[in-house]
This record gives sequence, C-alpha cells and structure tokens, in this order.
Amino acid sequence: MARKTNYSSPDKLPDIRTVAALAKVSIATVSRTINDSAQVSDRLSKRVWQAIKQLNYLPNTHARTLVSGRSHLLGIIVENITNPFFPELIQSFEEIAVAHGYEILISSSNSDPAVLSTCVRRLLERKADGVAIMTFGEEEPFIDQIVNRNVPIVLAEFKLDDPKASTILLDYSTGIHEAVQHLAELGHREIAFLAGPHNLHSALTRENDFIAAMRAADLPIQKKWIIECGHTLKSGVTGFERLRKFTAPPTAVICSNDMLAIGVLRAAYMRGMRVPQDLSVVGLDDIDFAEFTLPPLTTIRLSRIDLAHAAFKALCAQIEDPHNPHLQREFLVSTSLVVRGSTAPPPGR
Amino acid sequence: MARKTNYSSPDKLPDIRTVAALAKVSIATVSRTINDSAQVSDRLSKRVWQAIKQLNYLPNTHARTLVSGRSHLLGIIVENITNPFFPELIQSFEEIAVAHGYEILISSSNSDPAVLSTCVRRLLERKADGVAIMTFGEEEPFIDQIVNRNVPIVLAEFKLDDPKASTILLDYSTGIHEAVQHLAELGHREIAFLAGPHNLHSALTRENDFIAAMRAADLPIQKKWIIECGHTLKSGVTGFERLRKFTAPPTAVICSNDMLAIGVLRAAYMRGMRVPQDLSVVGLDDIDFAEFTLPPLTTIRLSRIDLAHAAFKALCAQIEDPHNPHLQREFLVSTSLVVRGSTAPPPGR
DNA sequence: GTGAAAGCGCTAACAA
DNA sequence: TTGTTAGCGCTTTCAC
Repeated sequence: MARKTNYSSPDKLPDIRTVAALAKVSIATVSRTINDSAQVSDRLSKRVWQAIKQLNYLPNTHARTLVSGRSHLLGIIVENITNPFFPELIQSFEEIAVAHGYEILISSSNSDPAVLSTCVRRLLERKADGVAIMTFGEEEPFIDQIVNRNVPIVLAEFKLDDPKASTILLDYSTGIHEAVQHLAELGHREIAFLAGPHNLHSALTRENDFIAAMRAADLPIQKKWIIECGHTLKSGVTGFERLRKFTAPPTAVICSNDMLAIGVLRAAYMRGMRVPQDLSVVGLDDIDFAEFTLPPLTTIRLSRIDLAHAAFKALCAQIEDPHNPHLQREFLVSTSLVVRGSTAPPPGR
Repeated sequence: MARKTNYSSPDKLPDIRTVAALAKVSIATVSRTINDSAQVSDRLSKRVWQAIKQLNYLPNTHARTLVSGRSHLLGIIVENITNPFFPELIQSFEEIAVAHGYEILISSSNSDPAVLSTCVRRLLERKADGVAIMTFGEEEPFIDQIVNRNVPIVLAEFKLDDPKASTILLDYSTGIHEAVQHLAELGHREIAFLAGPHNLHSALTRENDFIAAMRAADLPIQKKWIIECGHTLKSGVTGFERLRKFTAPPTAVICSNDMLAIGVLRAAYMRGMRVPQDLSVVGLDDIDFAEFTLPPLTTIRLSRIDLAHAAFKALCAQIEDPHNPHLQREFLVSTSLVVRGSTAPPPGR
C-alpha cells in the first residue's frame, strides 16, 4: 500500500531540514532557494530543487507567516454570496490575487453585523495582509478593528479617513442617467424605482441618483413610486405587487439591482403582464444571468472585473508600499447602460 | 489621531506575553484560559479575560497551527463558482464549518486540471485539516497529493480506496426516474437529454441514469437526442439549436443541470417557441433561480444543504477520530423532482 | 555565497 | 492549579 516514500522517515512530512539534509546544504540555503531572496549558486540551487522534488516538499505557510509577518492572505467580505454578482466579483478577485501569489479568504456577511464582526475577527486572527470589504455600505461598526490593527483595507463606496484605508467610489450616476434617458426617449414619463434596503449605503446612493436623473430629464418624481425592497429575487415579487396596486401604475421601473429586476419579471409574468409591452424593466449590475432572462434584461452594468481590479490594486499598493504618502487612495468604477429586451415604448405608443 | 492604546507598546500588537504580563500570570495560563484546555481558577481566568479585552488581543492562528498541527482550515474546491449551485453549496458548508470553529478556504477549479492542481497545493501548504472536492468528477489526477499527505478528503461522486477518503454518492437515479415518469404521464414519448461535458463523472452518471429511466418507462431512446453540452447557460442555447434542427424534434428535454435548462428556455423564447406548450423542459439542481425563471422551472432537486452537511460530517469524522476503523466512509444524497411550470402535455394532446 | 543561530507566537509536556 | 521550558518550521541577521 505504501507509495514510494523516498527519503523521509515513515510518517512525518518532509520539512526544510529534511530537504537541507538530502541536498547537503544548510536550511538557510534551502530557504534562500525557495524564496530566491539572495544569490544561491547554481550548483546548490539545483541540488535543493532536486531534493524538494524528490521529497515532494511543500513549505509550511504558517511557519513562514509567523516569522515573516506576511500571510499572503487577502480577505474579501461580500454581502451575500448567493447573489451572483458576488461570485462573479470573487472570481475576478481571486484570479488576480492568485496570479500575484496571494490566497483569498472569503466571507459572506449576509447583512448581519454580528456575522460581519466575526468575519473581521477571523481575518485578523489569520493575519490577512489586506481586506476588501465589498458589502457596499453596511460596514461602519467593525471597520475600526481592522484599521486599528494597521491592516490595509479597501471599501466599496465608503470613505474612511485613515491612511490604511482606500475607497472604491462607484459612479452609479452615469448608468442611471443613461437608463432614465433611455426610458424617456422611449416615451416613458411614469418611472418607478425599486430601491434596495435603506441600511445599505449603495442602495441609498442608487436611489438618490435615480431622483437626480429624473430631475435632470424633467420627469415627474412620485415619492410613492420609490419603494424600498431588498436586493433579492423575492423582494422583486413584492415590489411588483406593490406597484401594480396603484390606480395609474408606472409604465417603467428601474430596479436597484438585477435580482430585484428578475423578481419583477417573474411577478409580472405571473400576473399576465407582458414585459416590455406592458411594463419596461431595467436592472442594475448586469450579472451573467441578465442576458438569459426572458426577455433579456436591459440593465446598468457595474463591471465586476473593474471592481475586483481596483480592489486588488488598492490593497496591493498599501501592502507593498505602506509608507508612500502619495498612494492612490481613491478609485473610481463607472457604470453604463446595456440595452436588451426588457424595455420598449409604453403601452399605447 | 491615536486611539487609546492602553497597555501595549506603541506599534506592536499585543501577544500572549503582553496579556500574561498585564494579568500577572504565566503565558501557559493565558493559553489554557483561551482554549479552556485545563482547569484555570476563576480568579485568574477572570484576570486573563479582562487583560485580553483591555488589550484587544487576538491569538495568532499561525502560531497556534504551527505548534498544534491543526489549522482549523477546511478547503472546499468547487468546479465553477459562477454556477449558482456552488455558492449555495458553499454557503451551507461555511455556515456549518464556522459553527464548528473552522474556517473555509474556497477554490474554483474552473474545470482546469492545472488550476485544480494549484488549488490542492495551496491547500496543502496552508495545512488544511480536510478538503472537500466538489468538482463532481474531474478530480482524478491530483487526489494523490492530498491522500499521500494524510489529509482527510471527501469527494462527490468518486470513490477512493484510501482510509482517509470518504465519498458522497449522489443518487440522481431517483430524481431522473421521477422526471421521466412525470413526462411520460403527461404523454411525452420523444424525450431528449442535454448532457453535461463527458469529462465530468457526474454528467456521465446523469446521462446513464436518464437512459435507464427511459428504458424503465418503456420509452424509445434515440442516441441522436442525447447531446453533449456544457453545464452553462450558453451551451443550453447551443443544445437547443441542435435539437430543433431535427425534422421531428422531441417534445420534451431533460437537462443535465439547471444552467443548461435556463439556456434552453432562453433559446426557445428567441425562436418563438413556447415553453411548456411547444416544448417541456426539465432541469437538474434546483438552484434558487429555478423558481424565478419564465416559466418557473420544473427540475430535479439536489439539495445543497444535504450535500454540505454530508461533506462536513465526513471531514469532521476523519479529523476528530482519525483511527476509528468503523468510520462512515460513504454518504448518500438523494434527488427528487420538483414540478413547476416548464412541463406540460406535448403539443396536440 | 554559505552556514549557524536567534526567535516569530504559541501549545503541551513536565515540574512544582 | 499554576509556571517553566522546549520546540512547531521557517526567515533572517550576522559571521565567515
């Protein structure tokens, strides 16, 4: 049953000493070879690599972290991993991180401050080299813990007056203006907005940008048509139901995210209402699914790739060059409208 | 700008010594208090906790791991994090893991053996206490690495003859039989199957179970109607296109997963074909989205919660009781049909 | 260019 | 019940 165990003693995994012994060098040389941190002669280096291979040696990350103080671990906290926006974001972030020799630790806060707090504590215990908080504005209470420990941090949509913190500003305004403009051009005047939960920064921003865009387009703003929902499929259903109760319901609705919009699509269908003929629907995020809804969703794209890149860049800069006073501390990610099939002129046009 | 730094010296984080000094006990007592690994008198324990709080002390996980040999890290490798099935699985797994004091390290193999290999190496370097490989059958080449290092491992749908490995068997058969039965009862005879990629174990199993179910229902099996696709939205579109080219196309189609089915829904819509009137569609997985497609998707449920529980249980048993020869090494997760709106009698019935 | 040795922060064995 | 001490596996001075 035993596979070839070559050199090492029966049960114990090879460590740096085993390698050193086999290569007939000191452990310092092994370390230098692995990290190519100093000149090691070709002759020795070759012997070391050969021993590493033969032993199938893997350095122990914990030992490395302990002495070097760098864990090569990046934390990313998202709001809710079951909203496809976040896996897509994580995927991009992980790709970049791994390419740069980092590992990522993913946590989902599920919009629960207690959970968020635990996430943060765990990341701190694991000595994350940096933390990206992609919860879009529910983060206030626990940031202190991170910042106090001098861990670089990057936040979406939340400015922090601390040298260790960077911010990614999201320009929803552009995309939302485009969306309102698009609907106005189609002939819509009565446009509703299904907002995200008001405890979310981003939800509020989106809502305000909607109001601003309506104003800019000279369209009437009806308070009752701005409805607070969640950012979930289910709340899209609820939101739609509330909308259709009005005697003169709006002809178009912009949703604070795609999940909401997809919920609306579903609810409209169940009520026999046709999208886009009877109601135009616009989402926000442009998750991969948006292209595959029925009808394909017109939506405001928020690039996960751009967001992930910005987050990584911010963290990396802080980690690698912590004392540079000229570090870029603010990053901007923009949005833009993607027109698909869920928008059309209002009924009777 | 300085926040209250209480006791510790200006820049350095408090360590176990700092706590011991402040509480006027030995570091061993601090360690014992934290781990409540031995009797510590209330008096001292109280002093220790008080010092910990005052210093805002967080134990260093890497140091703990180094000496104890347990990282409290569980790896989970999934096939593709952007398929909603996996985030849903991860969420359940994380919940259980965290509740039991474990952290999880997530990796996406993206069906790339090279990536998978790196994932495995990274997990090994980080000394994961256990690894769940939820890639459903593309794992062969790299399992050795893990098993050789005596790390407990659990695999979906892949049996390994090693005492450190457990398996979660997936009983697709039940659900697929139900689906075929359901369609047969509606009056369908010409049923197609859009299969997953043939390099995936699970895809093959599902396909074979489909064939068996058709046979059991006494329905004709047409080889040309079993089409290999991917497990993605896009390949659902391609799959549908290939299906409709037939002069007498099938009246129903079962898809190897929900993403595929949702792609079919979309493609059918684009071609002006109505689901379920013109074509019945069945998915597999029952991702959260399935309830929100248009029409709501009839699908075979594979519970992520059950799967996550089984995976955790398997790992935990191996970790906590490694030498028990009577450990449960096989777990079963079943499937069942969920009837929604995407199935109906065939046209002309 | 290479090696010896100190020590990262902690747990666990042993003493008291 | 509590303290002392020896490492866990590695990186990093500091000699040579």
